[in-house]
Amino acid sequence: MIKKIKNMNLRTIANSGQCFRMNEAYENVFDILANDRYLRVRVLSSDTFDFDCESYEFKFYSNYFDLDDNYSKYKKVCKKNDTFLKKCIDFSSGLRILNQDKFETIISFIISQRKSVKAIQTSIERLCKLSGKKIVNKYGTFYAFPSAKEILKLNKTKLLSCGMGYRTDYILDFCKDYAMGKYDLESFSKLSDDALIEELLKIKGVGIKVASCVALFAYHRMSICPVDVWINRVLEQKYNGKIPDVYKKYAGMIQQYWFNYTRINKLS
DNA sequence: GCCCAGGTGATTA
DNA sequence: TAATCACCTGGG
Repeated sequence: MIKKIKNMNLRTIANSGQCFRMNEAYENVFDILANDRYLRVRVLSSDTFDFDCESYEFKFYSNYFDLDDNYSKYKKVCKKNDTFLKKCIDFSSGLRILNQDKFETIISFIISQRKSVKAIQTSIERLCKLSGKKIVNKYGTFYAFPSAKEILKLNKTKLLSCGMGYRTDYILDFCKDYAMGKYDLESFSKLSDDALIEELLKIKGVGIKVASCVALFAYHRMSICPVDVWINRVLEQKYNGKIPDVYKKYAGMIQQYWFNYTRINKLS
């Protein structure tokens, strides 16, 4: 089905480091794995997309791509004299914050610590191939992100073969607890930002950076700003070490603009 | 072959 | 509370 959508650039989103299973199969054609679904999207023009799915499925993707939100409001937050942020926003036109699956996001970002984006993708793909449900369609063979129970069916040696290294025990512990019902991830949606972070930090292997990523990318807390080495450099070199007050309301979104720009262009 | 990667938990003072 | 350190392993 053909859809007109403003402010959405799939290539920018796929490379933004917020998700790890969105792949440009060939120019302007994307394979998108989310939850237990596969979607093929063709980009026909900057604001026209062909989603290969039925309208009842599109409801899911409308939420996934956050289509009800108008992203021009985030760009307007930029201070007039902040030429650096303006440059980042212009560079990252079409960047959106996805609404990703909570379990998948937690596992993915536990894996992400001290890994490059490329290495994270490799590791997650191996995990999906080993334990996720097989999805076969006219575009190829793909693998859904596994459930906790599916991950637990793997022995430790197999999990280690996904290249997770010391994170393997974190994953196993979390999956065991989650499968036993220790964490009601849906109910966390009701919590305040601070309480949500506090709950996420109880998971072993989840520190403040990963908790912030989960809060932003799976709970859509737009004011939570994950601070990593890149953002630290930005804050120190451009903003005297702290986030300007006017940016705090949408700090998560602003952070994505900074991150997306600096990771590719370095600081300049 | 070397160095670092979108960090975290444990230990120490 | 803050500083220091080890940690698996794949990419550049």
